[in-house]
Amino acid sequence: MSVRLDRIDRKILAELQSDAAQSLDEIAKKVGSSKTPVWNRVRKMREAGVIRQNTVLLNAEALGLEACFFVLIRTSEHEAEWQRKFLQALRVRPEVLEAHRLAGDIDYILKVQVTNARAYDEFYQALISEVKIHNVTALLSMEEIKSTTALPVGVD
Amino acid sequence: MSVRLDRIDRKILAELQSDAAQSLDEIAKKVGSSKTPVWNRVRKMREAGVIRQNTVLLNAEALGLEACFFVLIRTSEHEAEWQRKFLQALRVRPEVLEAHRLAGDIDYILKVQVTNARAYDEFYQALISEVKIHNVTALLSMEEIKSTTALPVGVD
DNA sequence: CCTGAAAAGACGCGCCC
DNA sequence: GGGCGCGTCTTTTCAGG
Repeated sequence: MSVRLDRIDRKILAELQSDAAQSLDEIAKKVGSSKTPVWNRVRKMREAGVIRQNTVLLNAEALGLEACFFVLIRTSEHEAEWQRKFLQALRVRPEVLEAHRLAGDIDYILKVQVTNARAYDEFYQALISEVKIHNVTALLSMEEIKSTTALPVGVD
Repeated sequence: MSVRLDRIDRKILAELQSDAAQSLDEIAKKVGSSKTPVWNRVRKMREAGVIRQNTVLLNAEALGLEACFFVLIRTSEHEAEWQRKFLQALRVRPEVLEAHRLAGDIDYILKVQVTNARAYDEFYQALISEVKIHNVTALLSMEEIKSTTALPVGVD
């Protein structure tokens, strides 16, 4: 599963991350190659799971999702059954964009995107009614300084 | 800039978010329409900025990016010049995937994706040498429970 | 606003170097 | 490994209902 990626592979990934709609010919020209080799590399990287998904990034405000919260969660429960229920609750809710289990005294962090503070409160009430949570801190984003899905591929 | 999106628009967005590589015909069939109208809707939503970007999601581990940190930052500086430098430093660094200015006693949160803890420490040292920061807490992700770029479009 | 067809173009693949 | 070229499918445009 671990693939060796050379400089050209990484350039291709950088191009795809910045605009996945451009044609193979355009990418080929930019990375200094031509269509066939680029196509073969892309196919291999898809098969190897390096490229996971083609998607589209939407404007949250245009969809009325004006509030973004980071939620820090501490729990006293650490049993398997509790965790299963908790994870399931997160996965099911589309407003939860990210959820990570953490090392340290905070157990989980969530990123939650909703229409407004009221919608967040509804989410919060629903969550704590489903699973027991010891302590919750919500951090409200005032300004998105930076937001990218582009991972550093190690080429400039 | 505020666009009205009907049920079909939202279904199209949901489809594009889940797989932007599928053809117009496929999307048309799934949303119960046909090629041309779907294409016109997509074009309008692109022009209106609802659809911001076509991109590709990569596997961070395949790129050797095995460590993800959330960084909570408190600062005592609140002058324009300090902020300008700070924001610039974040924007320039590709390992910073997200940066938000917050309401409350924590001023900023970052999401930082790096190869390992040492790489995080290098990032951290570089950052605090560039701008004065009062207090930093790094939360290390042990497990990505959920990670999606798909915003809830309000259709199931 | 949708249908249908037709032009322009990109993809995917085999074959050659 | 890279380059060429062709058949096929998709995207894009545009007529007309």
